Amino acid sequence: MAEKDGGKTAAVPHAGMKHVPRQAYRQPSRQPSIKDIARLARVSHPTVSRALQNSPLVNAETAAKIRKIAEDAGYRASAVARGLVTRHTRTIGLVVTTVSDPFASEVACGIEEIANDHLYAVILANSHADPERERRVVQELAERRVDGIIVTSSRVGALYLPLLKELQVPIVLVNDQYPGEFVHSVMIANREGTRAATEHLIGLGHRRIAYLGDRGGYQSDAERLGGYKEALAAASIDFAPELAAEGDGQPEAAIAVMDALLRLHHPPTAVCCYNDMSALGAMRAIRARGLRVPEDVSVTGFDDLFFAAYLTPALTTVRQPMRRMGQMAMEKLFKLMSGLTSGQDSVVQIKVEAELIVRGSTGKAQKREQHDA
Amino acid sequence: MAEKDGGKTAAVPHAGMKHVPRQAYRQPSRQPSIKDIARLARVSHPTVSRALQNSPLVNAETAAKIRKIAEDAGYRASAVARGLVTRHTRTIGLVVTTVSDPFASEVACGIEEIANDHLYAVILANSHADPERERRVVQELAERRVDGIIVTSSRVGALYLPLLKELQVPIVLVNDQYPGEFVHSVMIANREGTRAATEHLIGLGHRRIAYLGDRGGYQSDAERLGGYKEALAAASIDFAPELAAEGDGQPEAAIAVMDALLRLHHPPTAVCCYNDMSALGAMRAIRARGLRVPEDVSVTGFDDLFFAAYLTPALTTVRQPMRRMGQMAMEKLFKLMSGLTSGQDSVVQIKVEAELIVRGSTGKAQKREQHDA
DNA sequence: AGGGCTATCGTACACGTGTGCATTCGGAGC
DNA sequence: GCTCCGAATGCACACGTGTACGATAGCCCT
Repeated sequence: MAEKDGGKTAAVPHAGMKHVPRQAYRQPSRQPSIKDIARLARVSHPTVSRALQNSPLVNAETAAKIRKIAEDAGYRASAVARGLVTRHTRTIGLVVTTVSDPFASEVACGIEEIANDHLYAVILANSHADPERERRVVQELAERRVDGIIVTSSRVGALYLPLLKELQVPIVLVNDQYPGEFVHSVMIANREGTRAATEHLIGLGHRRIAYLGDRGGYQSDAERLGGYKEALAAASIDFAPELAAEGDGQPEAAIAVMDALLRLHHPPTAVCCYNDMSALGAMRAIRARGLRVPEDVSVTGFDDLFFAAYLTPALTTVRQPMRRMGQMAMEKLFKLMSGLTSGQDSVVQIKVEAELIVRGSTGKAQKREQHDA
Repeated sequence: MAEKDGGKTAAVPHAGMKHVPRQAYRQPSRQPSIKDIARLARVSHPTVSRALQNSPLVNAETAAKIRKIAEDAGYRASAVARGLVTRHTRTIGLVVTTVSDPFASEVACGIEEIANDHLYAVILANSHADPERERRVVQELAERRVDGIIVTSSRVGALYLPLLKELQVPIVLVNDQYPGEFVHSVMIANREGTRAATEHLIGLGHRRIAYLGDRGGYQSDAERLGGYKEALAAASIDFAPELAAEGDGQPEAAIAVMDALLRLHHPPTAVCCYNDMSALGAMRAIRARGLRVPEDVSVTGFDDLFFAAYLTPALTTVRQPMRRMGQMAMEKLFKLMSGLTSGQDSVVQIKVEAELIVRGSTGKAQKREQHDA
């Protein structure tokens, strides 16, 4: 019924119906389009479009009728078609080294939360810390016409300077600001964080304090090492190069590195780790040599991942509000996407405060070690 | 130059150029389209389209020339426009409770890996274990015309039966198969897993063994509890209802629940936890009461999250190959998307073997406890 | 009565790409 | 020389939605 009458009264765009029985038997149950709804409602498709957008240009009753029909037909607007004409997809790209990294997944969670509130979708892309792959996934995101991109913990921050111009897409970096550049970023106060951790250790009487870093070449590692050195200098403790070792940010590598540190003629009584994952390995290596945490060696981490509070002893660490940082990055990206794209008016780099959380993995230095230094 | 000549020789679709100075000054540096390349190469845009697809229909030299020009112009095909005409977006939706959950992020990692290999993008959506929100994000994914959907650890598996028909999109569930239905899924052998863990505890002489579950209402919890009971029955140990407690799969709740178990007149000497996160809390509660793991109470987990091996003592647990399960789910989804959508020919439910990993958190039952039972 | 305004709706595009079909051209075969 | 065929290319659509503009009808005002 609706079909027959509709065909008569509604608009018939392909007026020159020559011979083709087009759509006579279309593929089984295609998703209904705006035109299908228009036919059912005996109006033109622009009217349907407007009705579904709650435009004041359509009669209220007509709009209600159309919405009812669309509802019944199970109509779902195609974001693809809409994106084509509106030139924005309500989609952002998120590039992480790997989501299985707890830090990245927490940040991702914060990002997704805010994005979802604004009906934006998040496309997830892992770079696996491979610059080549990172470049590829960003190109891929560009093809998909994402409205913005967030990158966390990239080693190739410099990559984004040219890309920013080429892609014409706002980009926000998390924990990877490229020094002195105008790329927007959200980052933790690395220097202040490890400085606080190191000062805490010094306050407990430690003098031989090691730094267990990440050889990945991240800027955050350089900054955290810097904070460590600052604290030493402030306490007039000489920086001992043999106490600055490098892992890869994962527990396994940290075990080997920590073990080597403990084998030194003059081993450290405390270790300040680049992150919690490294601290995990460090604690294990300490115990493997029959030593105790914190009685023999104190340990600090960085991040305050969820498990830090549940270790025995619980880990003293520098907290990063990871989820909040994700939210902030997303909020910043929204501002950039809202048109004030120049960014000259808004803060380019947001520095988030780091908070030292003292738990059980740090304790007073043994007396013999104290007068030893 | 190119502009003038191009305008003359190339196709001019808007032949009826009346008065509008359309595109005279278009918005600053729009992304070049296939038509822009066509103008530059003095060919029609279909030829450009074919050339970029390496179609044999275009002359090799012409194709090479076109590709060169496209390259130089920084041309990037619009996946949006392509998706509109080809009716598939090379995009899949991934619904998780939250990515910050280590289990989910590992699975996501496996999924992304395989998807990326096939140049598919993954849209991430968190349901936060809220059925209403879950329903909403799935609708959202449908609007975006994803080619497939993967859902992990949903409590509302039943939701997907009608949705499957309504959305016309293949769906794969991970660890949430709905019993007796034809929804495709990848799941771990829950029953066999906890059964092995419980048998291990029994083998160590334990008789008072608690089960610390998840009241979330997941099917996996029911199955794991079932495995636990099976093992007890096989050893002729009566199931004690007061030893079956329920947390929420997170450490914090597990602390309270474990504490209550230890306060029982007849406390357990071992606890079989629903997952590693619960085990984390359980171990903490045990220590908080001045007891030791495993000397006083043995603990087992489920999942084998990355930190399990780094706890002290290291956690005995049932390993789930999480990343592999993500890969399998994605591979299955690819099969479904390849057209053999009926699924009658392929295995509907894939059951992955669980492996017991024995570490330090489980030990022999104390003698007094042994003859106590 | 006529003009103008408003509310409402339809027409004609546009977005960027893919593809069936027609067209052109050159060469081969008779 | 004509036909036939294949290679190469252009034309005309289609995908589903949004929007500027024009058209119509009803109303008010002079």
